[in-house]
Amino acid sequence: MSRAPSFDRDTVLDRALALFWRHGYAATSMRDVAAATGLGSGSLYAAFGGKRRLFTAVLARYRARVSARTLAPLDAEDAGLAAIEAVFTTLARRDPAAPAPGCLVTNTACELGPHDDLVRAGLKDALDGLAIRLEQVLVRARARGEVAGHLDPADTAALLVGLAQGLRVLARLGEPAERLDRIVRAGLAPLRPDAPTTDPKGPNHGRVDAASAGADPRRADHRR
Amino acid sequence: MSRAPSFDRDTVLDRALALFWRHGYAATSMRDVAAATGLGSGSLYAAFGGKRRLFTAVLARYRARVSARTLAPLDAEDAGLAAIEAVFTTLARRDPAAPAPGCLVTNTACELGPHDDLVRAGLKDALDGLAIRLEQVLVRARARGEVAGHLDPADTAALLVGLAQGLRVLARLGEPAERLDRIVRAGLAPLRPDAPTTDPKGPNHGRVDAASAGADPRRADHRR
DNA sequence: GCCGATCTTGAGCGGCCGTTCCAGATCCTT
DNA sequence: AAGGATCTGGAACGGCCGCTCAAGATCGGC
Repeated sequence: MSRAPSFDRDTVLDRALALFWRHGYAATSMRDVAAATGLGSGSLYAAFGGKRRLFTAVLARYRARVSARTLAPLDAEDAGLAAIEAVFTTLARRDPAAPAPGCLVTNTACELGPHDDLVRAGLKDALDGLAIRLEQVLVRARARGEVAGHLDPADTAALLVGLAQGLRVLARLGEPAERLDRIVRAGLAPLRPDAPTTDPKGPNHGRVDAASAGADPRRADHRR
Repeated sequence: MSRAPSFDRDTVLDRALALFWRHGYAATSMRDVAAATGLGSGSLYAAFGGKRRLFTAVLARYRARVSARTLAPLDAEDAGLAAIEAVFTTLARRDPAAPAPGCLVTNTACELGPHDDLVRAGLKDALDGLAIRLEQVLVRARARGEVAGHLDPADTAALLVGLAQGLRVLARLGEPAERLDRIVRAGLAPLRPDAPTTDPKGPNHGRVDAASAGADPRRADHRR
């Protein structure tokens, strides 16, 4: 019986996602969404039930598609430190296919975090999920000797989640990729078991030149 | 000649700051500001020239007051690692006097970063200023042996700026202070010159036990 | 005590907001 | 072919938006 909808639901969500990603929740109007999707407002409201409901659907799609792809390396069966490095390198480089720099989860956390309990729960869930996946990878990587044994995987995972959010904020500001890359390198360096070498050239297992490690710092060079 | 304004400009800015901090730029209306300050819209526009101009003034005041107070420990003449720890501990604890969790700079970066060149320049300036101050403190702390000598101060400062932004995002989500404290501890631990010891007991100047630094990782304990 | 400059108040402008509603189009069932 | 359920497009609703403006209030200078 009756008429079938003429639009593809996921396509509509993707178009709406691009708008919310670019402009945020408050600055995106339902008219903008209607114009971008070609839908009349009647269809839009019938299908998604209003702006807030539409936004939660968009957020879920973002997590299921965009975030999932970025974080995919963590799900490989043998994922280790290299997977973490891959994820953070992706976080640092701007995706030219993305409709805007930054991350919808991060943006939404800042815009709606204190105001929308349901949305906040979804965001926390996303972050907790990332933390758990990172922790699992860290446990495995540590067992393999890729990651320093003195690090607590849960604490380190929490730290990396925080760093990821920070990178997204800086990306949103348009910071150049090289700067973000430097941050990623500096942030991941302490994970390596041979971390405190004075010269990061060869991965020569953890042996440290005690003389150069302790002191000799007099250069206050202000490079760049 | 003529009548003097009957309101205190900084008081108005503080009231407006509370609103923008809580709700963001787009979700705060000039009527909200007028109601919160008791000013008529005419006075508001005469004094500040419109919503965007008011917001830039609010942002400047935030930097001059709120940020400045938080980051004050970095400006002490002998500021070292302890100052950095103090700042990040403040960043992790929610200020009960603040009108909302999180940070106006971070929120604004996410909301307006890609859309407002002038605002973005101010935000970048704030972040660059923080990076420079951190770098100076790191140089000094490293010279004193408080900070590991193998760390590049500029890279480490950039990392800490990123971490600070991440902490602000998580704070905006209402993450409990203990969780943020854990992140701060995990993030600052690698700065210490005796960082990669397997047992962080005594601060014994940078000398590293080469045997325990390299390997021995087999525990995959899953505490917490 | 009056003038003129500035400030204050609040009504009002055009416009966009989220949302609703309904007449017409479309499709399945019989 | 007819009926009925659903979808579609867009007009329309009440309300809030940023902002302006005119009329009255308040001041210093004379």
